[in-house]
Amino acid sequence: METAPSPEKRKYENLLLAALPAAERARLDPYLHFENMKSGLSITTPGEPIQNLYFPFDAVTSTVQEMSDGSSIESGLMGLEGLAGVQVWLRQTSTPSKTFVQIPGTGMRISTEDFIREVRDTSSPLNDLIAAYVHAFLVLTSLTAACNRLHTVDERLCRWLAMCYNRAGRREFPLRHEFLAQMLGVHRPTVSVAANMLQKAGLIQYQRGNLRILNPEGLIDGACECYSIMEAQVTSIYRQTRSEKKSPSEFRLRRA
Amino acid sequence: METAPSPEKRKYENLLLAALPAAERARLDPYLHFENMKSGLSITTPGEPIQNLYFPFDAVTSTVQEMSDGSSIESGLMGLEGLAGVQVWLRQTSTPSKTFVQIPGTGMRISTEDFIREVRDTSSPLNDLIAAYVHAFLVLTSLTAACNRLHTVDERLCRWLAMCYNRAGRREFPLRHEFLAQMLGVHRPTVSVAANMLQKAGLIQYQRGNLRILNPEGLIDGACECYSIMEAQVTSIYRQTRSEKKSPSEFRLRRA
DNA sequence: GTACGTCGGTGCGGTGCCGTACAGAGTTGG
DNA sequence: CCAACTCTGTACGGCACCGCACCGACGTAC
Repeated sequence: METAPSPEKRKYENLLLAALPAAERARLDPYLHFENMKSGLSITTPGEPIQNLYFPFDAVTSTVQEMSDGSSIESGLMGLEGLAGVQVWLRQTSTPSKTFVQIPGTGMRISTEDFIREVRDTSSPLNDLIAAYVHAFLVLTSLTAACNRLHTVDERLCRWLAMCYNRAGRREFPLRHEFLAQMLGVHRPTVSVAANMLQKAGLIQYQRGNLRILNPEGLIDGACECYSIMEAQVTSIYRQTRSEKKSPSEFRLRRA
Repeated sequence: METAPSPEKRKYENLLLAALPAAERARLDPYLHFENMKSGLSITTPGEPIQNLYFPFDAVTSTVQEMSDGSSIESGLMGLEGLAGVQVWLRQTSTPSKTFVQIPGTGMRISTEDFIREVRDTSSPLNDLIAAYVHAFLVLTSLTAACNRLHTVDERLCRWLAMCYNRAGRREFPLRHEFLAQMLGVHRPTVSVAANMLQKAGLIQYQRGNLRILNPEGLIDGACECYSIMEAQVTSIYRQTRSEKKSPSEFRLRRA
């Protein structure tokens, strides 16, 4: 199997940025600002203009759909493999979905104006990478649509935790059942039962809002097939560039 | 309310193409081939290269996710408001999802090579429109992810039929319960019960694989809120261009 | 300490859909 | 006109999750 990367190495990497030629990365450097992405930081809000885009390092962001009756559910999540705020790249100033930081961490921020001027409306090689990522995100969202209907809460919980672990690059992060329920589109007690099962099986460990992943492989085993397809799609973006440059595939994928 | 467009007028229109300046539309004309899009025509197949893109007129296409156990579910549908095969625009040669013609009709075909050379890799104004449509399709797919989990089969059936009606531009088209079940991600008998309810309520009429929509407003009333958000997103693409050119908004939207 | 708020575990009746089976109604072909 | 097939309606036990309620464990403030 692959060896897990050291946390220090992972901490300051975004796969899109890492796949850029050094010269282009240097050109964009003045517009990229290192940021501590705190939990709950809003990236897109329905009806409001998108102010910044984010290249996450070890932060994880979620796109959720909220219904008028208060129920909500996640339709996509992204981390180091992507760019939060791709709607700007698609020539939009706002979007009806909500996107925010789910698991706190670090990342690079670029303002909408800088992004449009220096990336979107130029011939930056980053555009090709973003196009591929938008496609991967569309695939991920499509599969989420299927997964939400066809698979059980237990399977989806395993998939979700495994994918978060891959993106956060660490075993422990803050996470409440209430919050998980909103992501999975189920009620809180349903999550409690499912999470408790995983805890008893020795896969995870809970303690008042803090989750610790004990056995990532076990989670993958418990997840539905969607896990493999989603993660394979993401890694395929970076497969072409791997031979050209240093391997950026510290992105973990198991059982693909 | 709005008056329904005459079928003849609707029959040869795709909103993306209609929104183009006349000169650009004329420039692309040699590459666009009128086609009778028959039921089941495959547009994207997992693992295989995408050969053609389609601008539907009154045909409706579906993107579905298929699981290894044989179950399947739709993650997005598109018709006259979009372009089937946008993955090519996103620099992909293939995609893991399956896209095919759901309701037969007409449309314009363009080969992948022609599209890349004459649209994607040029500064055609069509690129801006497609970007906006890709965003709308992403929003639609995201909402489908939520809808599939949070809403009942009855609500989703109403939404689906109403959206198909908007795109097909006619009241009658071939449709079997078996097929609807695959779209909604439920079992066939579940669809039979739900469809029978709508029939008894006088909203639709079934006859051995042929569906006739009797009361579109009734379907919209029975649909979940997702209907309005999805359709509003699509019409918003064409709102900007409406003042500039002739109104292409024969796309029906009610209760938005 | 006591009081309070937050978070997680559990129980239980209700319901929506599953999974499967079967019957009837229409359609096609000899 | 009968046989075979396709499509739709219906029935029923089972299960996953809902919806709600309650309790206990832990953390924090005073």
